[in-house]
Amino acid sequence: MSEYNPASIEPKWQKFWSENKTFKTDDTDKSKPKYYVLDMFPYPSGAGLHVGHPEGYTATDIIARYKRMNGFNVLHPMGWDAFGLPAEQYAVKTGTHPKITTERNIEGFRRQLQALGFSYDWDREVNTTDPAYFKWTQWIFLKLYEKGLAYQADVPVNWCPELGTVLANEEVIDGKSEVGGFPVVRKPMRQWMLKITAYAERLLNDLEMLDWPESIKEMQRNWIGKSTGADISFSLVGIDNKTIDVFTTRPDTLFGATYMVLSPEHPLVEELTTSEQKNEVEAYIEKAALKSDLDRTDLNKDKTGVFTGGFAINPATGNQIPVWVADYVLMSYGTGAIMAVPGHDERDWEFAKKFGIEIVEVIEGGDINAEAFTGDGVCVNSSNSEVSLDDLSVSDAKKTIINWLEEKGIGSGSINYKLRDWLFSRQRYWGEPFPIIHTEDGPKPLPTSELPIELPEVKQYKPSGTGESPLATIEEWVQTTDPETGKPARRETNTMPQWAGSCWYYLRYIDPDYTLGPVDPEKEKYWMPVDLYVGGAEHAVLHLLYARFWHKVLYDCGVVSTPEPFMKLVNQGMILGEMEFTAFKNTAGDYVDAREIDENTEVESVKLTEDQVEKKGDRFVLKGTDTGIDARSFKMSKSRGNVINPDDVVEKYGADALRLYEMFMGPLEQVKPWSMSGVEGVNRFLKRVYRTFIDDKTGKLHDAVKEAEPSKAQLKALHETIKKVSEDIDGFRFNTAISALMIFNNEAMRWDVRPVSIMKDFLLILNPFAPHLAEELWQALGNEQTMSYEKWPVFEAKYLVADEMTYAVQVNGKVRGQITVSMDDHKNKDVVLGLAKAEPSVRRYLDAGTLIKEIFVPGKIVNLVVKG
RNA sequence: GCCGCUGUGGUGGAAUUGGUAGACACGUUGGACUUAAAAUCCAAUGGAGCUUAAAACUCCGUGCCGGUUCGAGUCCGGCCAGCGGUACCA
Repeated sequence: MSEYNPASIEPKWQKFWSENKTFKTDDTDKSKPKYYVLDMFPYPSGAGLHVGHPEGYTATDIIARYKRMNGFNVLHPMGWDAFGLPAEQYAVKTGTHPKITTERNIEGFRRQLQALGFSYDWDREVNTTDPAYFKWTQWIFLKLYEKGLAYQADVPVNWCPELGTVLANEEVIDGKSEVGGFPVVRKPMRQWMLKITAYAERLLNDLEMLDWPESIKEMQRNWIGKSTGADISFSLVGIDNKTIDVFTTRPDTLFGATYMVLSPEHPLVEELTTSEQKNEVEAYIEKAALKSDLDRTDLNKDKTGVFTGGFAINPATGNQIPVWVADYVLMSYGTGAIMAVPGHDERDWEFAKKFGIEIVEVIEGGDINAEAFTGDGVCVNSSNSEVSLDDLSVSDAKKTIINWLEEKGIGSGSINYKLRDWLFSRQRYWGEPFPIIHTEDGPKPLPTSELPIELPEVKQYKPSGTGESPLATIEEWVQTTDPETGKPARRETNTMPQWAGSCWYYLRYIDPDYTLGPVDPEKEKYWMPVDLYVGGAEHAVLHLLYARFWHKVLYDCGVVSTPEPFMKLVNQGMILGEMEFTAFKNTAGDYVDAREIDENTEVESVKLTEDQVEKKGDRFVLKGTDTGIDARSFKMSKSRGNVINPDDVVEKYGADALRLYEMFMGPLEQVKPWSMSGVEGVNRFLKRVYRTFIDDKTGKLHDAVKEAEPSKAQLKALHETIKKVSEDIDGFRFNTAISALMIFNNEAMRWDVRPVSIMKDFLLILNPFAPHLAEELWQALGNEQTMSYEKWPVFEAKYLVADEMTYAVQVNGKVRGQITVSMDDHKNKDVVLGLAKAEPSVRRYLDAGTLIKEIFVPGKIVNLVVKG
């Protein structure tokens, strides 16, 4: 008795691949075309791998193995994004050095990944916390600094008292920290910034050359947020040498600007405020400063503001217009001041209504008494002695008014971006130190010969609490000397954010031991750009935008040869937990329909098993009742207790089954719920494949598998499968590729003779999906070498040709019968229609009415239109 | 609110350019093997109707309403629901 036993097969082949360095990438052979297939490297957490990781990793592994067999030189590496908050928080709690935690976690991750049989070149492993790695992260920072793209600024930052650190905008969700969900407040601090805004236009334009999902490109476009309009200067009443400068996308509505608004932080507020208004304005500003970002952008969009008492002059109308302070204008966008056109801007309209400010119509087409009109129309009430916009369309009016503004020297066409500069420092221990010292003359970059700047040992990892990092408490590290002048200096105590290391790791894989720069320029030219990059959609904007930014900077420095790093991007969809059924009981203990529950209803949730429920119409109900229940799957989380551990799956069903199931679940990009019985399903398939080759009574090769001339039907089955699997891998449709493999095996199992030539090709196309089993059976067929570099079978159309084909025959668009036509006649209209009309099941419909039209699509269908 | 994606059996999902909806799996039911179970194998399985039963047949069916077409899951218009992103960006 010998059954399919992944527990013995899989470690055997993992050992073989590792000992023989089967997947070591050869850099010297540049005759082959290259293919660089990259995974988003993981943060090695203490919790280990979850089933979401192997989803993308299996997809790329299939591609990597497929490309190798198709003659490509494949670069398929793996590494660790190992700086980050969790290790540091653990250190704060336990005193364990993050380095130790990180090493332990990496060990775990590596073991888990290797147990899944991924064909990584493990000799290229990188680790962002390795000084030999972050030396070059620091080196790249110096490049940024050199180019004037890194600067210090006092910026209101997201200060999280609980974490004792500052967070990036992206790490703040709904006014709370992404990690831990702690409250975040605004606090001005001296910070390192990266001038990503200088690259806004290129980051936007170059999206067009990328083969990325349109949705991701759109998200990046929205994030960059380009808008076209004009800058306009408004002179002030009683203050001669200053103006309020605004950015507007609607210069065409200038005649309708009836007031202005300054953000509470705007530098001109103080000067404009009259003594009568002083108390009120100061109180308002103080209140606004205390508000967190959450409060300021709260769902509650009720406008607040106060009049400064000051006036500006609308350059178009010459009217004096009041200047207000309101927190609906943000200091961080544009100039921090706006011209308000209540007739044609919803926010201004709302504000003007509330405070009784004049609303003027300057674009025809709406009812400005009822609401702001933001649509297209024709200008009205828009002329003075020098310029008239009346009767012009919005777009013509924009051009005309900008010309006028430029002539007068009080404005010009202008472009603005939502994208802000990147807040690049963190007050943490576990990150890359900045290669910067502070001297009497200000911040100064250290020479590259000093790199890497390593982290000192500290006694405690707690943030200093003042907002400075724990590094600030290590006097002997902070105190240093300027290597150039020998004068005393202080080290920068901030560290870089986790994004830094992940911004360029794909370059380091190309030559992880290179000592003369981040990457060997020769090898870079061969391997870049990354041909395929697979990862989660959660990195749609930030990681991918930051990495693109760094890459462009390196491109400008001549370090890399391509303007974009990642040519094709695929996002895998999240894997949810198993479907859960939940019923609800009210306080009296009676079941209530799920549809009747809103957030005010007090209910108790009751978990149900699958056999306690049934489907009624389009909803699920308690079996035998009419009580609707909730049926859905949830994101896996510890608290919900629905996390699937890949180790358990491997132990029970094997790595090949896990790989296969993750790919069989559905389209890669889609969100899909986990189902353990689905794993059993693919496991059964693998067992059947095993039995197709191996006689389970003897454990030897099955008698049916032998050298023999394949039949026509066998060749057809094989080549159909080769075609389908090849096309589906190319199109990332792994689920349907697996289905084709199943169909083939179901058929092959029934053959009394399974010719070796046929079965070999089947193993070759199975290999990318279930490599352990494929190698095992390949060996059982008498092969001694790994199959990883065998040539991928070529599909030949000649084997697919059938002798006859079946046409569906429709009457009035409904299928009423089928006819079989020989291949010789299948395009012969008379023959096909004759057979169709003679078919008894069709005949009846013809007899019942009059045939008025015959539709014949060769190779597809027959449709007869009958009337009466 | 705005932008994007997705709605197909009891479940996950298939279905080239519009051409036999439900491939492949899961689950369920029945059967075979077995002392029994597991494993394995075979068969049935969208819903409703008709029929003693079977075969055959009929009607309905891809979120909803309408349209184009000989023919629509697929194309067009209008909705609804779920998910993701974003949110006073001037």
